[in-house]
Amino acid sequence: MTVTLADVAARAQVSPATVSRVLNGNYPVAASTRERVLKAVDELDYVLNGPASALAASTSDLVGVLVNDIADPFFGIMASAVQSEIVGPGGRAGGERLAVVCNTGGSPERELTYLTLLQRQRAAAVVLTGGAIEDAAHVAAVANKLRRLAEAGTRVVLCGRPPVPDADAVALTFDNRGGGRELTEHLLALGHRRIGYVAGPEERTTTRDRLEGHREALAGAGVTESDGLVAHGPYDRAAGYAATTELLRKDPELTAVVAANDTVALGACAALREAGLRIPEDVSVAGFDDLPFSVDAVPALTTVRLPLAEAAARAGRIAMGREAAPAGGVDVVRGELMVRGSTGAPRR
Amino acid sequence: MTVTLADVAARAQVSPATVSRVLNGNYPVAASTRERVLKAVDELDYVLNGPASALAASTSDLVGVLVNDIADPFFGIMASAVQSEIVGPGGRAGGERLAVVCNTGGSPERELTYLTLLQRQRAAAVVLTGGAIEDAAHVAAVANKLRRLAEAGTRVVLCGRPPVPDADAVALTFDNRGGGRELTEHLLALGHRRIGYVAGPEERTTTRDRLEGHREALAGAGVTESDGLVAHGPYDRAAGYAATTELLRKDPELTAVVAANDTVALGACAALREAGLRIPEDVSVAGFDDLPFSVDAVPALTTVRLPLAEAAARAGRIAMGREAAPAGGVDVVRGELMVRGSTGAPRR
DNA sequence: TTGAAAGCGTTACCAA
DNA sequence: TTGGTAACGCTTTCAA
Repeated sequence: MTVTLADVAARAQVSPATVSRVLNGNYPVAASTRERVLKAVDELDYVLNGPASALAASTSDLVGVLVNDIADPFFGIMASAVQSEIVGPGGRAGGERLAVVCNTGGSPERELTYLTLLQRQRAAAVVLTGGAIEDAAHVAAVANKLRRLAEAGTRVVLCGRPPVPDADAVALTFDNRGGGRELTEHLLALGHRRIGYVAGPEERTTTRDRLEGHREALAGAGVTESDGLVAHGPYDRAAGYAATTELLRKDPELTAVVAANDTVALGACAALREAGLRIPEDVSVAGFDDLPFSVDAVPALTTVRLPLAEAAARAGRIAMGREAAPAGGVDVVRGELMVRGSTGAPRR
Repeated sequence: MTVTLADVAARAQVSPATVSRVLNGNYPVAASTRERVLKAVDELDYVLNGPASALAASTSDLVGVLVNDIADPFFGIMASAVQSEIVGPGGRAGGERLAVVCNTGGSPERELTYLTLLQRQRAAAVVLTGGAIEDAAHVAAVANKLRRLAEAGTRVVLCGRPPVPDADAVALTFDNRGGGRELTEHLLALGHRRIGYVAGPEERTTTRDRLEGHREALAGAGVTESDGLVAHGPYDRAAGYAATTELLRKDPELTAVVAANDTVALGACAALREAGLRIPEDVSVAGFDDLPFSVDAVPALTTVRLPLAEAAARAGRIAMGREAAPAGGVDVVRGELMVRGSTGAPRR
């Protein structure tokens, strides 16, 4: 029925072992033999059996990429960058690895389920992206899973996610706190005092870190007018809309809104517009992250640009063993404040 | 070292066969035995070996999802919807299937490579999304691959992609031509005559179909002022920007721009703004697709809303065998014209 | 309802 | 440089 390696061997008049060696290119094979084998492969239209190969070699061509929300371009960019790094030369059998993008939806259970699934597949590497849940039990469970994965030979890389203690994982983390501080400091320098903050979901590291930066900036400037002007919600557009509406109710006089990420910022803008406020004439909006479309949505946006793609690409290279892990297993990636033309001082 | 099914069997004092049956839940096993086995699984922290399992059963838990650009939310939405349908009850061993999201980047070679990789993995199903390349050789190659996949027991579903002849694949296709026609008819009805068209990449089915609809509408209304006002480019923001700049050069008087998808529309808007034109006061913009953020980016946008998520979810269910295939193997999914408040007649 | 055992298609070790 | 051949860990007939 289906063509097997033995069929190829027979046709090429060599042993199965030789065919395997040709296909994997990891042992010396005479040029003439190789030719013959490849010809047979071609003629029979042979495709290697991945599971059999993975079983025998006890490792697979799969690389898992965990994302919180695949419909959010933030994670799309990261997944894309990781993927572009894991293909190409250096893999087994054809040099191709398959990225398995797993959508956790921000759910701790699904996160663990996917890690188990990847463990089951004997994945070559796993890249976890984005902020982590701060629940102690879950953190311990994840650490445990990652440890087992690493024990089984799976490389583990965290990208934009805090290090996991004792888990033999490499981490590239974003300087969320520093970015949050810069963003608010910028607004304060422009003269804003009533600044609403649309935070992400609670119990999320990114949420907490960015918010801490914001509060740090306010405290540093001795500004108290913005106290309490914080609303939490998921990292999606609807939440940004709802939170901003709530903030406007709390303080109709606010002159600026900081959004914990760009997707949320879009919802915030919609809410402001609907309230009859203009951006940035009436209210300035500042955001976080690196979505290519945010500049179209809000030409006046001030953002902290996170080098998502670059970081994710590095994560991919590290996962593939092509780049050295950072010293101490952790590297902090800094963002860059991007001030667009029209963001200015409060005008009302 | 690693725990195997035999270890579990030993601990539960049953045969490996029984453990397998418990885990797969596809054979009758006495309740007490099952208990004992599950207890052993738990105690040993056993995780099934996917490759071994796939080898023995000659099928895997993997479902491939091919997308043109994972950083484009269009595909993010589809991937997310497919994924949400393939997990849950009905799978093997724990009822979980793993989605493998493959980013082809619109490249025909990568598309074939990924199909081969999925074939190698003995994927349970493959879902191809988005427009297809119209090169005859490539179409034939894909058809051939899909045939082989189907022969090997892989379910093949096309979503938003034209049917492939003789390939034993089920197709859900969007009515791109009808949508394109409606969009332009709407603008014509408002009085627009000089309408620029920002098309997608050439040799792409979606590009051609949508453009055909546009031309049909123009021809139907006997409008010739827009002839030649078409610019091609990739489905990304930069291309939309470049194409619109070019169209403005060709006809500085145009009063409306139709963009072949939303991502492109964002670039078009940026170009218009930069040219000092207001939307929709000076130029109306119409788009295609269903990106949740487009409404924030361009509150005045008129679009044909494609039911992406719904269609993709259906594709997922069909791939899982939970929903019947459409009659004849093909179903046409219609879009819906969404006219936002402020899109109006030409004002210049 | 359970067990024994024959594969499943590769890989990798040991010889030649 | 090549061949022979045990694993690899599970599924699934066939018997009991």
